[in-house]
Amino acid sequence: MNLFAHMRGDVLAALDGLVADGDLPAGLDFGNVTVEPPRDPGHGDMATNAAMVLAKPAGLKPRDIATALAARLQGLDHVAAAEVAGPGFLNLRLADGVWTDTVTRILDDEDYGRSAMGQGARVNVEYVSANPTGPLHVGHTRGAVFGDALANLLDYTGWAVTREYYINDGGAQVDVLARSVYLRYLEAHGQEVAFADGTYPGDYLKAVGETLKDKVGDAYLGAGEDVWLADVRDFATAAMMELIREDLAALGVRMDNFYSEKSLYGTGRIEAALALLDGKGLIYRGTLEPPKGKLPDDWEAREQTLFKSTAHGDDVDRPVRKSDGSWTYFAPDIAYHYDKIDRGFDALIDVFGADHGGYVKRMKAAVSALSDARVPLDVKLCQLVKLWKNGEPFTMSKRAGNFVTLRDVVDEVGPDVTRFTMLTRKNDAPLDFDFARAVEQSKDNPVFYVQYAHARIRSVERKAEAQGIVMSAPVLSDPAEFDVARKLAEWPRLVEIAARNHEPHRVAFYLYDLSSSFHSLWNKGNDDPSLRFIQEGDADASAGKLALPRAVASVIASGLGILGVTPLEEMR
RNA sequence: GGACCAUUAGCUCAGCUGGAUAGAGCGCUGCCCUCCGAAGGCAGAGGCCAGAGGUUCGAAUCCUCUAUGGUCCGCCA
Repeated sequence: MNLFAHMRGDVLAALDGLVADGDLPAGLDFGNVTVEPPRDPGHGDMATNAAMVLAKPAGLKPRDIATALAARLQGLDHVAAAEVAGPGFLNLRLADGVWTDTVTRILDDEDYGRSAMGQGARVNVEYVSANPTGPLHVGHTRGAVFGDALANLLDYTGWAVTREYYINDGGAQVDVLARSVYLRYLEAHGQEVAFADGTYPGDYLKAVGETLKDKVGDAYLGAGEDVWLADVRDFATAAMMELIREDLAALGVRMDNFYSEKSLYGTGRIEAALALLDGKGLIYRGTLEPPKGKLPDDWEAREQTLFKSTAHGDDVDRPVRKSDGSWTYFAPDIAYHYDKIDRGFDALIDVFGADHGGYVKRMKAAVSALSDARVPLDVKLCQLVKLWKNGEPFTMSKRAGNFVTLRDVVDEVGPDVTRFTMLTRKNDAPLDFDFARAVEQSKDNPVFYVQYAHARIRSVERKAEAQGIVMSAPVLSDPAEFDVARKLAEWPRLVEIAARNHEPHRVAFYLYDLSSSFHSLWNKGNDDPSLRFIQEGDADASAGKLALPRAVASVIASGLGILGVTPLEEMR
């Protein structure tokens, strides 16, 4: 139950009452009326802008509306005060019992914060989708963490979520992979090999070459590509996907579905998707204008088969067939998204890396065209991750084969720290990931700070248990205790905002805030022993004090659950 | 030449479908442990929200232009 949504209902009911009594004209649109926490807590617990947004359409002064509204709201049991302020804000202070009840509700309902907002609608979240040519690197890691947390968040808010990975196993890069593995295969047979430009020299293919040798013996030695390429491609792709699954597992990411690009070829599905677009008059033969500015050296105008993506918001039309008649990468991608639509998803989300920014508009155009604008596609771009260690930047170079992998990061700091840290920035901002900072035990490190709060609470609970104290209904009295309870009351609202905007980082920041409130209360206990959760020699008083920290731990655990992070029982 | 993203305190960043005196951490200055874990907490200093116009009761937030930085830009995926 979202306390703010509840109060908004009260406000709307009061407005209806004003209309019924003729204090407000009928037919007003209340859609813009909000109930929010005021920026300054001194203004109260909640504030509504109702009087200001209605003043103009009602032809009345904001303060007059606010005053009339205040009179009605003051009659409610759970409203302690309603004051008109500023240009026409109505500040509401809630009765103490509201906050106590909030704590009670959290204790009674471990799903406190869960929302039915999604109404069971089906959403497909596609993320990672790295080429099956090697282990995942840090860039993929961010996408994996983001996509997974977003999927969790949507699940938490009532969506039916499918987590999906699109395997790019249909293009030229898997041929390159196959040739690279073939070289390792030759190497396994004792031959000297040289890795030319355009092959993958990474060590991770050595084992694959060995395994290939074990499987086929010397059958491919001295043979041409026509003999081995197709088989080695399948073999190598399967091996890479196995590697990638293990990488994802190390990070705690589990996909519901792996969807193969190759499965689209030779089945008529690409043709079907493009035929659908053709039927809408969106496919044509044509020649694109050369790009403005500096031209590629080998530019020459060629006729291609184009998708009229400009009809759905793109800047230029996009080729779906190369000049030699084969598909571009875009064509199977269109078919893939058509397949998602066909599977009945109500909404699609793609999580891409920053280097795919130029791809967003055409993908949205395709989905819009294919679904007649019925199915929304949101594309979330994760900006680059910059790694730091000992004050020096780490560099990545996939070509050289010495890039920093997901495993490097997870092995260094663990999956929990990796996940939380990567969610301490919004997806469209670049992220500095400092290995030293990530494992530092100080409030400078948000992971630690939140975990510390949880561990402190668990420490208290262990102590209470040892003393035979059993938690009872919450007893709140000090302002610092109410501050924490207010923060807890914001959780359901925060979750809905984060989910609506597809921004899981908001959860991480909220947990930091909540932890801050908690640490603050804890420290007040240093000066004022009556605020400690365990009251020495007074089991009854302790019992009533233990409810609040339990509620905090519960919400922290829920939030960390969304982020995919395990709450700690104690700090080492 | 174009597209997308960013620009908020000395540094790193939050900021809710537009709300009141713009927040946090680090750093800086001072405080708080005979006390459930001080791995914390409290207080102070520090801002033309890149700039200029516009929209309106009201703009860090929406629109336009400019500047700076990042990512990308036919037959690569």
